[in-house]
Amino acid sequence: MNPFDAPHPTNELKATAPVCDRCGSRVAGLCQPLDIAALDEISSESQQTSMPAHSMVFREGDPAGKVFTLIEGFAKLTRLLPDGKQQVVGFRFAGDVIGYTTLPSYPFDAELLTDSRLCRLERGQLDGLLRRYPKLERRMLDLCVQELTATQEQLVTVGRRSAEARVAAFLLSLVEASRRRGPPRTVLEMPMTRADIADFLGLTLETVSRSLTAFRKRGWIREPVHHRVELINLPALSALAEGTSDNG
Amino acid sequence: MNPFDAPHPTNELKATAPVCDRCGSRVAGLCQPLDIAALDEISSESQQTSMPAHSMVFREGDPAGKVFTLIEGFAKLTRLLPDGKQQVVGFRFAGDVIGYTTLPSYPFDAELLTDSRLCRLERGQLDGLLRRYPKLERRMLDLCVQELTATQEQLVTVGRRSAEARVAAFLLSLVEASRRRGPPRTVLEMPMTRADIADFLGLTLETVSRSLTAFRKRGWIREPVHHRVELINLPALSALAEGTSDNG
DNA sequence: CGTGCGATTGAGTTTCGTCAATCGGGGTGG
DNA sequence: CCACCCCGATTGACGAAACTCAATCGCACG
Repeated sequence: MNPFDAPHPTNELKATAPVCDRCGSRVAGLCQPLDIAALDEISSESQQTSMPAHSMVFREGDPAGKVFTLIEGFAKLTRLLPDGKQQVVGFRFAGDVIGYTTLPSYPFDAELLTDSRLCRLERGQLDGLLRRYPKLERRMLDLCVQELTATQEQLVTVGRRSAEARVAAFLLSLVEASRRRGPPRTVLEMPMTRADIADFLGLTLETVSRSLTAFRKRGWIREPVHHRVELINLPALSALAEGTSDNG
Repeated sequence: MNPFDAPHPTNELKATAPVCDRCGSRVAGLCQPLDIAALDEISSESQQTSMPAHSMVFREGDPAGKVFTLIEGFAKLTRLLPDGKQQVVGFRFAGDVIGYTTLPSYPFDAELLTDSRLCRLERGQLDGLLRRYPKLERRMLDLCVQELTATQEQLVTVGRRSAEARVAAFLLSLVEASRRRGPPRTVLEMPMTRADIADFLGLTLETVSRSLTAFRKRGWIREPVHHRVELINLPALSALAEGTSDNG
């Protein structure tokens, strides 16, 4: 299977989204613009591995010698502050590329939130591929721009929104990430802890907990089981996320 | 003059930093990895323009048809929130590229803070150059990764630091930006208003003002004239920026 | 000299962080 | 199989940091 694309799709996914004809994967991954020869080359040079929840894919400061694609599972990317607190700079989902940078070392930790499958490619081999397949370099640039835009979006969320608005925006971003991976669902995987969410949103875990409790009491969300959330009233959450505290 | 690089350096700058032998510009710009032929091509396809302070280089949502390099001056990049507030996603300085994106439209406003000189290149022409000069595409990717890393840094600042720590971090980022443009100075241009700084840091303008006043009273900074700041006690500012509120 | 905008300063309020106690569920060991 | 334990989540009380509203200052510009 070609390693640089998204999780193995179920049959109904195949029917509803454009797939890479080589490996049946979704377009979110890296190999979407490549031809058969390039796919073969990537396949032969990369390795697939499974890793358990809570393992570190790499750490901030490690030499950036490998590039990963998350085939299945969830990951968080974090930076450590001098005082020991952490800032989550992003979450990653099946199909996302992790750890590609032009810097000599990774600028953040990557930790798995769930048991996951990953594909691993040597940075040197990727650079070779980039030289041989210009479309792939263009693809990397596209992914980088997307990520930059998303991070700027997150800056707006953290900088200008009230606590509840941030939590609402986070829930909506889960919907968006889920949509990238398949047909829209209202019940979503949410494998991150309250502390993870808080570190992502620039809040404390208590404030996140209170916000989610408030949403639950208003009937906007349900949490049928641990690490799973059902969004019942999307319009209300959207309205709250748009406004800064009182309204929209 | 080659358009895609930094401001015309004074003689002492030429002596202290690597320059593009074609146009005497600094490495911060785009053309650093290019050969003579490519430089000629870029020069012939781009135009230099001057624009007054407070003019909009482009607006969020405009079709992203042009790419700019700030030759001289200062700019802010902002996103508008639904409720009318703005978030400054970054400031740009002489030598920086503005407005390159693979998206169909610009994801933010770009407004000049001072009278500025810009070089303008059609997006289509840049894409052609990217195809003909692979090194240039690699350079774009490098710039994008740098910007992404800086934005993540900013996310940490906004998400986890106290008001004074954010303002201190902002002042230090001005030092860093100045260093990119020439030899280190302690008196820096700071053409942004308190409101601009506040919108960058996720604070109110009053809080920014109070923080700067506090720094002034402690003798850490001076503001000899409007829009200029002298950093007297860099270690103190650094220590404050590192810690989250009380210490380090 | 007057006007206007940006900056400063003050007073009161709100939101969110802090500290602390308790809950609850899943896993483990007796 | 059951009880205990541990970790994550919840809830409450309190305090502090930053926001809001408002008045004033001061410099640049007309």
